Amino acid sequence: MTTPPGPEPRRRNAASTRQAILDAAVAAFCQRGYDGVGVREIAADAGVTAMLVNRYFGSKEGLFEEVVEVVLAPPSVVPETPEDLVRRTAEALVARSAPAADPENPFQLTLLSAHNPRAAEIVRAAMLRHVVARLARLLPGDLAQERGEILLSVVMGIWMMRKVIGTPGLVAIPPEQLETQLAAMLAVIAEPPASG
Amino acid sequence: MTTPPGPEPRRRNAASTRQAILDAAVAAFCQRGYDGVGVREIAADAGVTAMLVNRYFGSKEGLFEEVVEVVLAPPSVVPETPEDLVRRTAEALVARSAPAADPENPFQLTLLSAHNPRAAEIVRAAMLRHVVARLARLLPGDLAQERGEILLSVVMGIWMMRKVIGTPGLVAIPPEQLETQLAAMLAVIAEPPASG
DNA sequence: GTCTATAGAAAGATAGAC
DNA sequence: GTCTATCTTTCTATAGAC
Repeated sequence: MTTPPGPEPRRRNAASTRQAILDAAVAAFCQRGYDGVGVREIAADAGVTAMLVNRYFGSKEGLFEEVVEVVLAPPSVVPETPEDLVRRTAEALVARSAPAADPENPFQLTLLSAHNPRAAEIVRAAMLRHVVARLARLLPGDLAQERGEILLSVVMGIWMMRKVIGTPGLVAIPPEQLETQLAAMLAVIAEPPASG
Repeated sequence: MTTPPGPEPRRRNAASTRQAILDAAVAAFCQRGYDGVGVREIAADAGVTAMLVNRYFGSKEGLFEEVVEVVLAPPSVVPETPEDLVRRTAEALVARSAPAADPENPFQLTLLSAHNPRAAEIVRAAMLRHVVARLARLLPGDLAQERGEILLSVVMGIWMMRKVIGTPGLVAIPPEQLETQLAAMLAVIAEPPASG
Protein backbone atom coordinates (compact mmCIF):
# COMPACT_ATOMS: atom_id res chain seq x y z
CA MET A 1 0.00 0.00 0.00
CA THR A 2 1.24 3.43 -0.84
CA THR A 3 -1.35 5.16 1.36
CA PRO A 4 0.48 7.28 3.93
CA PRO A 5 -0.28 6.74 7.62
CA GLY A 6 -2.51 9.03 9.64
CA PRO A 7 -6.10 10.14 8.99
CA GLU A 8 -6.88 10.33 5.32
CA PRO A 9 -7.73 13.89 4.22
CA ARG A 10 -11.05 14.40 2.52
CA ARG A 11 -10.90 14.19 -1.26
CA ARG A 12 -10.26 17.72 -2.45
CA ASN A 13 -13.15 19.02 -4.46
CA ALA A 14 -14.37 22.50 -3.82
CA ALA A 15 -17.78 22.10 -5.42
CA SER A 16 -18.80 18.91 -3.63
CA THR A 17 -17.45 20.13 -0.30
CA ARG A 18 -19.41 23.34 -0.63
CA GLN A 19 -22.55 21.41 -1.49
CA ALA A 20 -22.08 19.04 1.44
CA ILE A 21 -21.85 22.00 3.80
CA LEU A 22 -24.94 23.59 2.28
CA ASP A 23 -26.95 20.36 2.55
CA ALA A 24 -25.97 19.91 6.18
CA ALA A 25 -26.83 23.53 6.89
CA VAL A 26 -30.30 23.24 5.35
CA ALA A 27 -31.10 20.26 7.54
CA ALA A 28 -29.67 21.83 10.69
CA PHE A 29 -31.17 25.30 10.34
CA CYS A 30 -34.62 23.91 9.48
CA GLN A 31 -34.63 21.70 12.55
CA ARG A 32 -33.14 24.03 15.13
CA GLY A 33 -33.04 27.55 13.70
CA TYR A 34 -30.23 30.02 13.18
CA ASP A 35 -29.08 30.30 16.77
CA GLY A 36 -29.77 26.66 17.58
CA VAL A 37 -26.79 25.27 15.68
CA GLY A 38 -23.12 26.16 15.55
CA VAL A 39 -20.85 26.11 12.55
CA ARG A 40 -18.81 23.35 14.18
CA GLU A 41 -21.84 21.08 14.16
CA ILE A 42 -22.77 21.83 10.57
CA ALA A 43 -19.20 21.21 9.52
CA ALA A 44 -19.08 17.91 11.36
CA ASP A 45 -22.30 16.77 9.66
CA ALA A 46 -20.72 17.59 6.31
CA GLY A 47 -17.55 15.74 7.23
CA VAL A 48 -15.30 18.79 7.25
CA THR A 49 -13.95 21.25 9.78
CA ALA A 50 -15.52 24.50 10.88
CA MET A 51 -12.93 26.53 9.08
CA LEU A 52 -14.21 25.51 5.67
CA VAL A 53 -17.64 26.91 6.41
CA ASN A 54 -16.17 30.36 6.69
CA ARG A 55 -13.88 29.74 3.72
CA TYR A 56 -16.79 28.96 1.40
CA PHE A 57 -19.57 31.11 2.83
CA GLY A 58 -17.72 33.95 4.50
CA SER A 59 -19.54 33.61 7.81
CA LYS A 60 -22.38 31.81 9.52
CA GLU A 61 -24.67 34.60 8.35
CA GLY A 62 -23.55 34.17 4.74
CA LEU A 63 -24.26 30.46 4.96
CA PHE A 64 -27.70 31.18 6.37
CA GLU A 65 -28.50 33.50 3.47
CA GLU A 66 -27.84 30.72 1.00
CA VAL A 67 -29.88 28.26 3.03
CA VAL A 68 -32.84 30.64 3.12
CA GLU A 69 -32.66 31.10 -0.63
CA VAL A 70 -32.55 27.35 -1.25
CA VAL A 71 -35.48 26.63 1.08
CA LEU A 72 -37.79 29.54 0.24
CA ALA A 73 -37.36 29.78 -3.52
CA PRO A 74 -39.23 26.64 -4.64
CA PRO A 75 -43.03 26.98 -4.39
CA SER A 76 -44.78 24.83 -1.78
CA VAL A 77 -47.99 24.60 -3.80
CA VAL A 78 -48.62 25.38 -7.47
CA PRO A 79 -52.34 26.13 -7.79
CA GLU A 80 -54.22 27.34 -10.85
CA THR A 81 -57.17 29.19 -9.27
CA PRO A 82 -57.93 30.80 -5.89
CA GLU A 83 -60.16 27.84 -4.94
CA ASP A 84 -57.35 25.50 -5.86
CA LEU A 85 -55.00 27.61 -3.76
CA VAL A 86 -57.20 27.21 -0.69
CA ARG A 87 -57.66 23.48 -1.12
CA ARG A 88 -54.04 22.67 -1.85
CA THR A 89 -52.71 24.96 0.84
CA ALA A 90 -54.89 23.31 3.48
CA GLU A 91 -53.88 19.87 2.22
CA ALA A 92 -50.17 20.64 2.15
CA LEU A 93 -50.23 22.41 5.50
CA VAL A 94 -51.94 19.51 7.26
CA ALA A 95 -49.63 16.96 5.67
CA ARG A 96 -46.37 18.81 6.14
CA SER A 97 -47.02 20.09 9.67
CA ALA A 98 -47.77 16.56 10.90
CA PRO A 99 -45.46 15.59 13.75
CA ALA A 100 -43.51 13.02 11.73
CA ALA A 101 -43.22 15.02 8.49
CA ASP A 102 -39.99 16.15 6.87
CA PRO A 103 -38.67 19.11 8.86
CA GLU A 104 -36.97 20.74 5.88
CA ASN A 105 -39.44 23.44 4.93
CA PRO A 106 -39.63 27.22 4.75
CA PHE A 107 -42.03 27.72 7.64
CA GLN A 108 -40.07 25.86 10.22
CA LEU A 109 -36.88 27.63 9.12
CA THR A 110 -38.64 30.96 9.57
CA LEU A 111 -40.29 30.20 12.88
CA LEU A 112 -37.15 28.85 14.51
CA SER A 113 -34.91 31.68 13.29
CA ALA A 114 -37.15 34.73 13.63
CA HIS A 115 -36.11 35.65 17.15
CA ASN A 116 -32.68 36.65 15.86
CA PRO A 117 -33.02 40.09 14.24
CA ARG A 118 -30.35 39.46 11.62
CA ALA A 119 -31.80 36.11 10.64
CA ALA A 120 -35.32 37.58 10.66
CA GLU A 121 -34.30 40.29 8.21
CA ILE A 122 -32.79 37.73 5.82
CA VAL A 123 -35.92 35.59 6.02
CA ARG A 124 -38.22 38.59 5.63
CA ALA A 125 -36.55 39.72 2.41
CA ALA A 126 -36.61 36.25 0.87
CA MET A 127 -40.19 35.62 1.97
CA LEU A 128 -41.40 38.78 0.26
CA ARG A 129 -39.39 38.10 -2.88
CA HIS A 130 -40.57 34.50 -3.21
CA VAL A 131 -43.57 33.42 -1.14
CA VAL A 132 -45.62 36.61 -0.79
CA ALA A 133 -45.03 37.60 -4.41
CA ARG A 134 -46.41 34.25 -5.59
CA LEU A 135 -49.46 34.44 -3.34
CA ALA A 136 -50.28 38.01 -4.33
CA ARG A 137 -50.31 37.05 -8.03
CA LEU A 138 -52.86 34.32 -7.34
CA LEU A 139 -55.36 36.31 -5.28
CA PRO A 140 -58.06 38.25 -7.13
CA GLY A 141 -59.39 41.61 -5.96
CA ASP A 142 -58.01 44.42 -3.85
CA LEU A 143 -55.38 44.16 -1.14
CA ALA A 144 -53.83 41.12 -2.82
CA GLN A 145 -50.49 41.43 -1.08
CA GLU A 146 -52.05 42.11 2.30
CA ARG A 147 -54.38 39.12 1.97
CA GLY A 148 -51.45 37.00 0.82
CA GLU A 149 -49.64 37.93 3.99
CA ILE A 150 -52.71 37.10 6.09
CA LEU A 151 -52.95 33.72 4.41
CA LEU A 152 -49.30 33.12 5.08
CA SER A 153 -49.83 34.18 8.70
CA VAL A 154 -52.42 31.44 9.15
CA VAL A 155 -50.03 28.88 7.72
CA MET A 156 -47.24 30.05 10.01
CA GLY A 157 -49.47 30.07 13.07
CA ILE A 158 -50.75 26.56 12.54
CA TRP A 159 -47.21 25.39 11.95
CA MET A 160 -46.07 27.06 15.13
CA MET A 161 -48.75 25.57 17.35
CA ARG A 162 -48.90 22.12 15.78
CA LYS A 163 -45.28 21.37 14.98
CA VAL A 164 -43.08 23.68 17.05
CA ILE A 165 -45.07 24.01 20.28
CA GLY A 166 -47.01 20.78 19.78
CA THR A 167 -50.33 21.54 21.46
CA PRO A 168 -52.25 18.30 22.03
CA GLY A 169 -55.45 19.22 20.19
CA LEU A 170 -53.69 19.95 16.93
CA VAL A 171 -51.48 16.91 17.26
CA ALA A 172 -54.37 14.53 17.89
CA ILE A 173 -57.09 15.99 15.65
CA PRO A 174 -58.04 13.81 12.64
CA PRO A 175 -56.23 15.35 9.67
CA GLU A 176 -59.33 15.61 7.52
CA GLN A 177 -61.16 17.60 10.20
CA LEU A 178 -58.26 20.00 10.54
CA GLU A 179 -58.13 20.33 6.76
CA THR A 180 -61.85 21.15 6.63
CA GLN A 181 -61.57 23.86 9.27
CA LEU A 182 -58.50 25.39 7.65
CA ALA A 183 -59.99 25.39 4.15
CA ALA A 184 -63.12 27.14 5.42
CA MET A 185 -61.01 29.76 7.13
CA LEU A 186 -58.62 30.33 4.23
CA ALA A 187 -61.51 30.66 1.78
CA VAL A 188 -62.62 33.80 3.60
CA ILE A 189 -59.30 35.43 2.77
CA ALA A 190 -58.95 34.05 -0.74
CA GLU A 191 -62.27 35.39 -1.99
CA PRO A 192 -62.20 39.02 -3.16
CA PRO A 193 -63.00 41.39 -0.29
CA ALA A 194 -66.11 43.52 -0.34
CA SER A 195 -64.91 46.95 -1.48
CA GLY A 196 -65.96 49.68 0.81
CA MET B 1 -21.97 63.29 55.53
CA THR B 2 -21.68 59.88 57.07
CA THR B 3 -21.99 58.09 53.74
CA PRO B 4 -18.92 55.93 53.23
CA PRO B 5 -16.96 56.33 50.00
CA GLY B 6 -17.28 53.92 47.12
CA PRO B 7 -20.38 52.62 45.35
CA GLU B 8 -23.37 52.56 47.61
CA PRO B 9 -24.77 49.04 48.03
CA ARG B 10 -28.38 48.58 47.10
CA ARG B 11 -30.82 48.83 50.00
CA ARG B 12 -31.24 45.31 51.28
CA ASN B 13 -34.77 44.10 50.78
CA ALA B 14 -35.31 40.65 49.45
CA ALA B 15 -38.88 41.14 48.28
CA SER B 16 -38.30 44.31 46.32
CA THR B 17 -35.07 43.02 44.82
CA ARG B 18 -36.82 39.87 43.69
CA GLN B 19 -39.65 41.88 42.16
CA ALA B 20 -37.22 44.22 40.39
CA ILE B 21 -35.51 41.23 38.79
CA LEU B 22 -38.83 39.72 37.76
CA ASP B 23 -40.03 42.98 36.21
CA ALA B 24 -36.82 43.38 34.26
CA ALA B 25 -37.04 39.76 33.12
CA VAL B 26 -40.62 40.15 31.86
CA ALA B 27 -39.60 43.11 29.75
CA ALA B 28 -36.44 41.51 28.43
CA PHE B 29 -37.86 38.06 27.61
CA CYS B 30 -40.91 39.54 25.88
CA GLN B 31 -38.76 41.73 23.67
CA ARG B 32 -35.96 39.34 22.79
CA GLY B 33 -36.96 35.83 23.86
CA TYR B 34 -35.34 33.29 26.16
CA ASP B 35 -32.03 32.95 24.33
CA GLY B 36 -31.91 36.58 23.24
CA VAL B 37 -31.11 37.97 26.65
CA GLY B 38 -28.52 37.05 29.26
CA VAL B 39 -28.79 36.95 33.01
CA ARG B 40 -26.22 39.75 33.24
CA GLU B 41 -28.42 42.08 31.25
CA ILE B 42 -31.56 41.36 33.25
CA ALA B 43 -29.65 41.89 36.46
CA ALA B 44 -28.22 45.18 35.22
CA ASP B 45 -31.71 46.41 34.27
CA ALA B 46 -32.85 45.57 37.77
CA GLY B 47 -29.88 47.35 39.31
CA VAL B 48 -28.30 44.23 40.82
CA THR B 49 -25.64 41.73 39.85
CA ALA B 50 -26.14 38.50 37.95
CA MET B 51 -25.52 36.45 41.03
CA LEU B 52 -28.77 37.54 42.66
CA VAL B 53 -30.80 36.20 39.77
CA ASN B 54 -29.61 32.73 40.53
CA ARG B 55 -29.97 33.33 44.24
CA TYR B 56 -33.67 34.19 43.95
CA PHE B 57 -34.75 32.07 41.01
CA GLY B 58 -32.31 29.17 41.01
CA SER B 59 -31.35 29.52 37.37
CA LYS B 60 -32.20 31.36 34.18
CA GLU B 61 -34.73 28.65 33.43
CA GLY B 62 -36.39 29.09 36.83
CA LEU B 63 -36.66 32.80 36.22
CA PHE B 64 -38.21 32.14 32.82
CA GLU B 65 -40.83 29.87 34.36
CA GLU B 66 -42.00 32.66 36.63
CA VAL B 67 -42.01 35.16 33.78
CA VAL B 68 -44.16 32.84 31.66
CA GLU B 69 -46.61 32.42 34.50
CA VAL B 70 -46.88 36.17 35.06
CA VAL B 71 -47.37 36.93 31.37
CA LEU B 72 -49.71 34.08 30.37
CA ALA B 73 -51.98 33.87 33.39
CA PRO B 74 -54.03 37.08 32.95
CA PRO B 75 -56.62 36.83 30.15
CA SER B 76 -56.04 39.01 27.09
CA VAL B 77 -59.75 39.34 26.37
CA VAL B 78 -62.75 38.62 28.60
CA PRO B 79 -65.70 37.96 26.28
CA GLU B 80 -69.19 36.84 27.20
CA THR B 81 -70.28 35.06 24.02
CA PRO B 82 -68.56 33.44 21.01
CA GLU B 83 -69.44 36.46 18.83
CA ASP B 84 -67.98 38.71 21.46
CA LEU B 85 -64.89 36.52 21.50
CA VAL B 86 -64.36 36.96 17.76
CA ARG B 87 -64.87 40.69 17.80
CA ARG B 88 -62.74 41.40 20.84
CA THR B 89 -59.98 39.06 19.74
CA ALA B 90 -59.72 40.74 16.34
CA GLU B 91 -59.74 44.15 18.00
CA ALA B 92 -57.13 43.29 20.58
CA LEU B 93 -54.92 41.49 18.09
CA VAL B 94 -54.86 44.40 15.66
CA ALA B 95 -54.22 46.92 18.42
CA ARG B 96 -51.59 44.97 20.30
CA SER B 97 -49.66 43.67 17.28
CA ALA B 98 -49.27 47.20 15.91
CA PRO B 99 -45.60 48.09 15.45
CA ALA B 100 -45.54 50.63 18.28
CA ALA B 101 -47.60 48.68 20.81
CA ASP B 102 -46.40 47.47 24.19
CA PRO B 103 -44.15 44.44 23.63
CA GLU B 104 -45.03 42.81 26.93
CA ASN B 105 -47.54 40.16 25.90
CA PRO B 106 -47.88 36.39 25.85
CA PHE B 107 -47.66 35.93 22.09
CA GLN B 108 -44.40 37.71 21.58
CA LEU B 109 -42.90 35.88 24.55
CA THR B 110 -43.95 32.58 22.98
CA LEU B 111 -42.85 33.36 19.45
CA LEU B 112 -39.42 34.61 20.44
CA SER B 113 -38.71 31.75 22.83
CA ALA B 114 -40.16 28.75 21.03
CA HIS B 115 -37.01 27.78 19.18
CA ASN B 116 -35.44 26.69 22.44
CA PRO B 117 -36.88 23.28 23.35
CA ARG B 118 -36.73 23.87 27.10
CA ALA B 119 -38.38 27.26 26.84
CA ALA B 120 -40.95 25.87 24.40
CA GLU B 121 -41.97 23.17 26.86
CA ILE B 122 -42.43 25.71 29.65
CA VAL B 123 -44.52 27.92 27.38
CA ARG B 124 -46.53 24.98 26.06
CA ALA B 125 -47.55 23.85 29.53
CA ALA B 126 -48.56 27.34 30.65
CA MET B 127 -50.40 28.05 27.39
CA LEU B 128 -52.53 24.93 27.77
CA ARG B 129 -53.21 25.59 31.42
CA HIS B 130 -54.21 29.22 30.92
CA VAL B 131 -54.95 30.36 27.36
CA VAL B 132 -56.27 27.22 25.68
CA ALA B 133 -58.35 26.27 28.69
CA ARG B 134 -60.08 29.67 28.64
CA LEU B 135 -60.76 29.53 24.92
CA ALA B 136 -62.14 26.01 25.03
CA ARG B 137 -64.67 27.01 27.71
CA LEU B 138 -65.97 29.79 25.48
CA LEU B 139 -66.44 27.85 22.25
CA PRO B 140 -69.74 26.01 21.74
CA GLY B 141 -69.99 22.67 19.95
CA ASP B 142 -67.61 19.81 19.31
CA LEU B 143 -63.83 19.97 19.16
CA ALA B 144 -63.78 22.97 21.46
CA GLN B 145 -60.17 22.55 22.50
CA GLU B 146 -58.99 21.90 18.96
CA ARG B 147 -60.83 24.95 17.63
CA GLY B 148 -59.43 26.98 20.50
CA GLU B 149 -55.96 25.97 19.43
CA ILE B 150 -56.72 26.86 15.80
CA LEU B 151 -57.97 30.27 16.90
CA LEU B 152 -54.83 30.76 18.92
CA SER B 153 -52.76 29.68 15.91
CA VAL B 154 -54.26 32.47 13.83
CA VAL B 155 -53.44 34.99 16.53
CA MET B 156 -49.87 33.72 16.76
CA GLY B 157 -49.39 33.72 13.00
CA ILE B 158 -50.60 37.28 12.55
CA TRP B 159 -48.39 38.35 15.43
CA MET B 160 -45.42 36.63 13.88
CA MET B 161 -45.81 38.17 10.45
CA ARG B 162 -46.90 41.63 11.53
CA LYS B 163 -44.80 42.29 14.60
CA VAL B 164 -41.85 39.90 14.56
CA ILE B 165 -41.07 39.59 10.85
CA GLY B 166 -42.75 42.86 9.92
CA THR B 167 -44.03 42.19 6.42
CA PRO B 168 -44.94 45.48 4.72
CA GLY B 169 -48.55 44.67 3.85
CA LEU B 170 -49.53 43.90 7.44
CA VAL B 171 -47.59 46.89 8.74
CA ALA B 172 -49.20 49.34 6.32
CA ILE B 173 -52.77 47.98 6.07
CA PRO B 174 -55.45 50.23 7.63
CA PRO B 175 -56.22 48.66 11.03
CA GLU B 176 -59.96 48.53 10.45
CA GLN B 177 -59.50 46.56 7.23
CA LEU B 178 -57.24 44.07 8.93
CA GLU B 179 -59.75 43.78 11.76
CA THR B 180 -62.57 43.06 9.31
CA GLN B 181 -60.62 40.32 7.56
CA LEU B 182 -59.55 38.73 10.82
CA ALA B 183 -63.03 38.81 12.33
CA ALA B 184 -64.48 37.11 9.25
CA MET B 185 -61.84 34.42 9.42
CA LEU B 186 -62.11 33.82 13.16
CA ALA B 187 -65.91 33.60 12.96
CA VAL B 188 -65.55 30.46 10.86
CA ILE B 189 -63.73 28.76 13.72
CA ALA B 190 -65.86 30.18 16.51
CA GLU B 191 -69.18 28.94 15.16
CA PRO B 192 -70.04 25.33 16.01
CA PRO B 193 -68.70 22.94 13.35
CA ALA B 194 -71.05 20.87 11.21
CA SER B 195 -71.09 17.49 12.91
CA GLY B 196 -70.55 14.31 10.90
C1' DG C 1 -28.31 40.60 51.40
C1' DT C 2 -25.16 41.92 48.12
C1' DC C 3 -20.83 42.23 46.24
C1' DT C 4 -16.17 40.96 43.39
C1' DA C 5 -13.86 37.54 41.13
C1' DT C 6 -13.63 33.57 38.56
C1' DA C 7 -14.54 28.91 36.99
C1' DG C 8 -15.83 26.28 32.96
C1' DA C 9 -18.10 25.68 28.66
C1' DA C 10 -19.13 26.98 24.04
C1' DA C 11 -19.46 30.09 20.34
C1' DG C 12 -17.57 32.58 15.72
C1' DA C 13 -13.66 33.64 13.38
C1' DT C 14 -8.58 33.56 11.97
C1' DA C 15 -3.34 32.25 11.31
C1' DG C 16 -0.38 29.45 9.36
C1' DA C 17 1.32 24.54 8.36
C1' DC C 18 1.02 20.86 4.84
C1' DG D 1 -8.01 22.40 -0.48
C1' DT D 2 -7.96 21.12 4.05
C1' DC D 3 -6.12 20.70 8.44
C1' DT D 4 -4.71 21.82 13.65
C1' DA D 5 -4.34 25.21 16.90
C1' DT D 6 -5.67 29.37 18.91
C1' DC D 7 -7.73 34.12 19.68
C1' DT D 8 -11.49 36.53 21.56
C1' DT D 9 -15.89 37.01 23.29
C1' DT D 10 -19.88 35.67 25.74
C1' DC D 11 -22.56 32.87 28.46
C1' DT D 12 -24.36 30.47 33.03
C1' DA D 13 -23.21 29.42 37.43
C1' DT D 14 -20.50 29.33 41.81
C1' DA D 15 -17.07 30.52 45.76
C1' DG D 16 -16.10 33.36 49.20
C1' DA D 17 -15.49 38.27 51.18
C1' DC D 18 -18.03 41.98 53.62
